[in-house]
Amino acid sequence: MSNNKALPKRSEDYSGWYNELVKKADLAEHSSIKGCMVIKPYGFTVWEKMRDTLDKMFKDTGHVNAYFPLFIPKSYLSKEASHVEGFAKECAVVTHYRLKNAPDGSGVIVDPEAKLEEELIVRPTSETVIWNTYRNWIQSYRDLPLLINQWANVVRWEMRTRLFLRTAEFLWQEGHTAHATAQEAVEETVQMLNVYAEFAEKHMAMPVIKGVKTANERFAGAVDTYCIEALMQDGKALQAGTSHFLGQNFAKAFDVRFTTKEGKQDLVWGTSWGVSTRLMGALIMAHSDDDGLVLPPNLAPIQVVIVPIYRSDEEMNAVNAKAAEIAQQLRKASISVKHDSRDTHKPGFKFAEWELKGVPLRIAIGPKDLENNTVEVARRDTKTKEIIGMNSIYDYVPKMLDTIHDSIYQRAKNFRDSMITRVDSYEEFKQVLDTKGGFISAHWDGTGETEERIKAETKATIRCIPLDNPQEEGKCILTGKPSKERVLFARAY
RNA sequence: CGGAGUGUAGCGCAGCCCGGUUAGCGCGCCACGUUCGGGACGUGGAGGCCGGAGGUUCGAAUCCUCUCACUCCGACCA
Repeated sequence: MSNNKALPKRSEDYSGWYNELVKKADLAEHSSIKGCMVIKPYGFTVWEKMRDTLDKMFKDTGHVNAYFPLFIPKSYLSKEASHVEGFAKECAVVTHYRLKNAPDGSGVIVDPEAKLEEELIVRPTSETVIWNTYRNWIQSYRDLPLLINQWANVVRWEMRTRLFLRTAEFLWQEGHTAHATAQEAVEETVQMLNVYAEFAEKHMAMPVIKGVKTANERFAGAVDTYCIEALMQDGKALQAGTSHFLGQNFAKAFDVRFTTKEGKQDLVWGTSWGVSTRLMGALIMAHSDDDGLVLPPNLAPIQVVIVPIYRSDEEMNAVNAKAAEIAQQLRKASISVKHDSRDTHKPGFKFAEWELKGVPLRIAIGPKDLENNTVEVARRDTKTKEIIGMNSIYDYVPKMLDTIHDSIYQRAKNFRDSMITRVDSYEEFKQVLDTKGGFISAHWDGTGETEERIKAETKATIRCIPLDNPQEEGKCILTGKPSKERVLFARAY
């Protein structure tokens, strides 16, 4: 850990606060490789919890896991025209398969003899390699639907990266499903969007808006892109997950056909959906404060930390014995507990460290508590403390963890709701964007040109057209042309 | 790819303009003692090819040339 004890203040240097927090809370750090991060054990544990929870949700909705190759032949990528166009600018390309000693002894060089016949792309996403495989797996309507997910790493050679939010290599899951009908594929797309939204709200305690992307913001190769959009504390939006209805685009590109019940040949309908380690960034920014991380109980590697307080060895032994007993009892209730019995750090140091790392609940036990049969319980989210009877811990802790979840969710939701502003003129739009930020609900004439112009002039993009959007007559804030509904604009990560 | 920075101890930095004993400081680390209910203190100690290569010079962390890397701000994007 670095020496500066305090983080930058969010109000003074939001992005400095974020970067320092990620590093100081031991979540991740920059590696020596440009744009790539090392996810440290504490951060990886959070990701594992996300992964395990999502994995179960996928399986509960009928999906199975599989694994497809890291390398994609260049020719595959170019089969779907808009897909390759979308990803071409950020591909890592493998051109050779061997190194050799440099003739001048200066080290190793790429062996020019070992040039690949066809270059391999390090996958930026796996639609192409997967649909190429699906061609062989699907012959009949009886083979459908095919509901497959993979957990993988992907590479997108971004010009500019940020820990968790945008790294050159990232971890994610990508679901790829194949269906006999368009309707079924759309239902799958929406179902998975709902899975993501449920995960965000129930596990990350992060409210999200479900919506559809405009044509400009659509995934390369999709017919429709659905998304969940979250709002960060600095008023910028973050796309937290996407679910795509691919139509028959990839089936067409890879010639994936099936025989229908009626004996006719038809192209398969597809979906794909994904969330990535970017969710870690969302999680960090959704709840944390100037003292450090605030983790939702469902994803916290440590839900309860017990800090013993003592002076003499006798006190230490007595207090630690009690702490160990409490830890054991709580673990029986499936609560993840850390009994911080390190004799090398003082309580105050431990308090600060576990706050920085976002542990939702802290129990402190000292000689006074042993005497009074009490413990001190402190909430990370509100920084409030109370003294409770030793015997009520086992009721108290699980309930309080639920309370903390609800409380941070509600706080985030209140903030998010307060940051949705309705505007009816372009002037007002620009003013809100610069002074307040957040989502702006405004009328738009539905054209890509208008969207582009607004983006060029204000850096705001249409985050989504909310799913349950009320229909309402109005005029486009830029062109004044008629509009049937409001859409959500924001500056985004 | 444009702009701005930074590479000196594990981390954060000073020193560089104006070349000159043994390269400093804070944190961290190690030892011992006192401490321990909100980031303890004292004493002692360990730790450096000053990003790399070349040059100028009696002498380079410092000046010159070249290079490599990373960070931040833009354009691009999950």
